[in-house]
Amino acid sequence: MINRVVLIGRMTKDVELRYTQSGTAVGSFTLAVNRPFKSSDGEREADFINAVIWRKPAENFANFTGKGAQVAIEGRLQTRNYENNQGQRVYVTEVVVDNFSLLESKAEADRRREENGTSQPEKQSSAPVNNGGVEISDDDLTF
Amino acid sequence: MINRVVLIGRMTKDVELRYTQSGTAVGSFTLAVNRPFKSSDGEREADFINAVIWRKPAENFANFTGKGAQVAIEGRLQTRNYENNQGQRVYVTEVVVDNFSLLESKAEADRRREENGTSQPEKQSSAPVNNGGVEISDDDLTF
Amino acid sequence: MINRVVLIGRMTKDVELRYTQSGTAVGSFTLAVNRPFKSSDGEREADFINAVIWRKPAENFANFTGKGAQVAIEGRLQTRNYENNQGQRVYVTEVVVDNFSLLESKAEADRRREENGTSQPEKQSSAPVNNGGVEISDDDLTF
Amino acid sequence: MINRVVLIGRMTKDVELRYTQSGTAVGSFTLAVNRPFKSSDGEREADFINAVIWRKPAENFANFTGKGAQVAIEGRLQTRNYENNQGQRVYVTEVVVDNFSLLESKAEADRRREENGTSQPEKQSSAPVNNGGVEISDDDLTF
DNA sequence: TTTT
DNA sequence: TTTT
Repeated sequence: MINRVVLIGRMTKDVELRYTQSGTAVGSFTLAVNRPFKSSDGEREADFINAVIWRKPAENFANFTGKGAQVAIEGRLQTRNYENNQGQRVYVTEVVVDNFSLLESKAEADRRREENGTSQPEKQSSAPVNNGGVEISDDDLTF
Repeated sequence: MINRVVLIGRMTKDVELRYTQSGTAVGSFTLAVNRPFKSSDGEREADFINAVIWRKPAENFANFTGKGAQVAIEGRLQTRNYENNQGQRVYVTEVVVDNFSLLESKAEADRRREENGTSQPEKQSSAPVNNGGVEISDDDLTF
Repeated sequence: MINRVVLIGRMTKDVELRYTQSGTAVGSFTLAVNRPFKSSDGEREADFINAVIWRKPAENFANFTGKGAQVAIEGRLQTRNYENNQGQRVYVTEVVVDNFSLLESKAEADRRREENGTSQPEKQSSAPVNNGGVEISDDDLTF
Repeated sequence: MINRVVLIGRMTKDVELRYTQSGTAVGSFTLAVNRPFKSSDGEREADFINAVIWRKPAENFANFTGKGAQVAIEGRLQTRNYENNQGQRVYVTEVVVDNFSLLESKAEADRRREENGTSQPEKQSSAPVNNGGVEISDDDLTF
């Protein structure tokens, strides 16, 4: 079956890089993809697409991109679900990345933000990613 | 920004066709997209991608496809969120379809299922689509 | 860099399956992709896209599809050029396939054509593919 | 039928902007798309994809991009053929662009090249595009 | 729960 | 809360 996604957008944060018990790297991030059209009112004007990337490419990606940087990603759409704290089933649709292209380095993005005096240098967040409280198992190694 | 999705899969149900107050047609459906690889254990082997289609194409699509039929769709990824009954924010990622290709007609799919004696003829469900209890407004007319 | 193509079309012929000196399988074929719009006059209404597929998938593809069958292919665009008999440079753009989906088996396509009484059963062509008279070398193994 | 291409690459030249008899703008250009892998020897490491863009977007595209600039394009593959001066049929495969994203402005690309002292400022070429000596007619208005 |  |  054909299942293909191509996106260009900006990283909403640095990549959250984690490791499965068996040591496999997995990165999670969200891409803000601006819509081509202006919304009449105070409508949202970007889509926020979640993505994951596995293994060595995850580490490269995490090292060379970061918050605000423009990137292109390619992959397939994946759905999964888990039970949250309130015992409710949460459905997730995300891109499993199998190719990416850095259109701006982490350094460039940082420099650009600095010049614009827009925001303070982002310190690496230590907050855990919300993945539904489930340990990452190698069974999730779907790519 | 580039935002493109191409999928081939099977309709999990008939299209849910509805109309905004101003009379614009909008169809919702879910595509089961089989994964290329076998899962080790009892893992899921398909992704279930939600999609919407607007206006005249929505009516054509609803008329000529249906549960079990194989289709190809093309579009862009869109995210939105709403508050559910328990006051919790629900995040949705779906494909806004701008092109489709019927790889099997509704009739063919029905005939195939009949021959396989697999399931009883599907009566059109009258159950409302769960869209978070929100009326569809023309502001949602994003394509 | 991102370089991605997704096509659905029909095989104009059976796959031409060949082998490099070192025994690597390579299949060539052309897909007729119908255009969505009707042309005013006697204009062409399909695009004829050349494609190649390598190794084991080439053999599978050759075995399970054939002239007239509907297929979906995914891959990247590649350009190359060679000198023809008249000493002129010929430029070729083709898809290097890395994923495909059979939407109709060879048997189904044959049966459909038989029922339509459209054309005589196709005997496997033994005509060489025109690839500019150049031996296929392993250097062409670009995927 | 599905027919979709997404590419990121660099403009090999400025856009060649021309007009049909009836005044429709059409731009032609070639994108150099770098391959992800290194070739063993002196092999080519980029694909050179031809593309056309029509009407108002053609004029915007021509104005805001230029030689060396990085761009993303989206569209469909089209094939056509014409007879050249020596009476030989020439086959062309190109992308008909229906969406693009400028990843670098013409000014940025120029500045970058200047800083690198790589090449002299490019004067707008007045050389005709080789389209087989055929006048562009509105019948070519396929998008 | 967000990027420029 | 799913298709073949």
